Amino acid sequence: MTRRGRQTRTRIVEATADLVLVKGVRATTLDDIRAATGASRSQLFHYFPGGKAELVRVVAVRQTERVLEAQRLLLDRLDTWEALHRWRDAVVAAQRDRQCAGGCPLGSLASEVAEHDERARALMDSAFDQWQGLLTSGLRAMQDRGELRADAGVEDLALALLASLQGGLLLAQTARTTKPLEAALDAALAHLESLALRRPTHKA
Amino acid sequence: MTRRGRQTRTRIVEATADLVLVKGVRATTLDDIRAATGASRSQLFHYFPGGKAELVRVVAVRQTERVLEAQRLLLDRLDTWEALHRWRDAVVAAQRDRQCAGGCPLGSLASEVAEHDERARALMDSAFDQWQGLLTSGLRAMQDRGELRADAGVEDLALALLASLQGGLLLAQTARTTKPLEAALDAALAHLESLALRRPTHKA
DNA sequence: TGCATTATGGACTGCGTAGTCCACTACACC
DNA sequence: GGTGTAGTGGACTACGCAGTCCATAATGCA
Repeated sequence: MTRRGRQTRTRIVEATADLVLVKGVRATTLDDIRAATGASRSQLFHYFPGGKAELVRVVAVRQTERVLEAQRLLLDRLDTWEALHRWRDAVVAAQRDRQCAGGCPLGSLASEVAEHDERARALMDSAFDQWQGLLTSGLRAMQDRGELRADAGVEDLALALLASLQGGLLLAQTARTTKPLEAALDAALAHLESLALRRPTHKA
Repeated sequence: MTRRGRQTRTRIVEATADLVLVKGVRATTLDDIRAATGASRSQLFHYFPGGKAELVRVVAVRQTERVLEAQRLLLDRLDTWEALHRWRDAVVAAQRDRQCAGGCPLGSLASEVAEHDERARALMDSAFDQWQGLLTSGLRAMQDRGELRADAGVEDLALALLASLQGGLLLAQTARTTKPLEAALDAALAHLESLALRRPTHKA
């Protein structure tokens, strides 16, 4: 594959990721992608011989990279209670900016794909697994520094935190308010803080 | 509408609800419904002049009734810690029985419909609202009996619990394991118990 | 420069699916 | 028992969309 080919392929993947983010997998047609990229029909099948299904799987991987990258920025040095609360605020603000449309980029994708494409489902499973890992290592860092009880199961806590986020986003998407998201994250963080060794200092 | 008409209409709604539960909205075609009910094409449009979209909305209402009814049975007398844990176990068991396929009947529906049909979105919003109300009144009963701190915001707690459930189910559906669901619910219940006045007696 | 390989354009096909139409049947009510 | 309204059957239409094909253009390489 030549330089130009790689560029075209990349352009297709990025544009499709954007479209899927906004419209969902089902509602994103090959014609939409054509319109957004200027690519022709045959190019789509040239670069993704498996057709739309293959393209969707590549987009799933790309979308995972995007989200984890953004999370990494937010979660970098996630080893303080302040950082956790900043993360909470950032997630809520991001959802508000989108007018609560679309839910979680990965969650919506997973939900749309899980029962329909086994390979894509596995990719989303891996995506959540990596996300959980990101959260886990942050909590473990806090544990190592003595801010979290040593007997706290950080992996399960990270999983629960991720679930609260996903559920909160789904309810927020449905209600078109960030309120459920805030309630979910606040409860999850409160639970974490109840496992703190020293009481968090930044709160009342 | 005569007795026979009502029967046919009911048959269509019930069968479609079953199909949507298993296959999702998108994958359920009018031909599927025809096959499942023996109804003819024109009957579908006779009873639901708005076509598939209208039928889906009626099914959303029906599905909400079904879930809330089942929840009511599980949550009846949800005023003890034991009842909460029985509820947790029942939800996990139900998901395991389904091989973790399909997520939450209401959550999946909401996710599939929220960005595509405003009226259906509003129905699902109302569904979650009712569900939250069910959980809230249980928690409030516990509060009234002095088992939960009086300053606990039961409505937010109920919302957070619902979010944990939804997120846990989504992750379980994606991972094909009940583990995320268990982690999510256990963390949510642990948080509630940290707000108990007297320590729950049924646990260690 | 010439040949092979890769990239691109766009017409064409086929299919699944929602929705329409009209003829026919059964039932309720007078 | 006749008449009208509700119920039923199924062929037919329209259309959006995935996927195929082949011709042409650009690019890399010797």
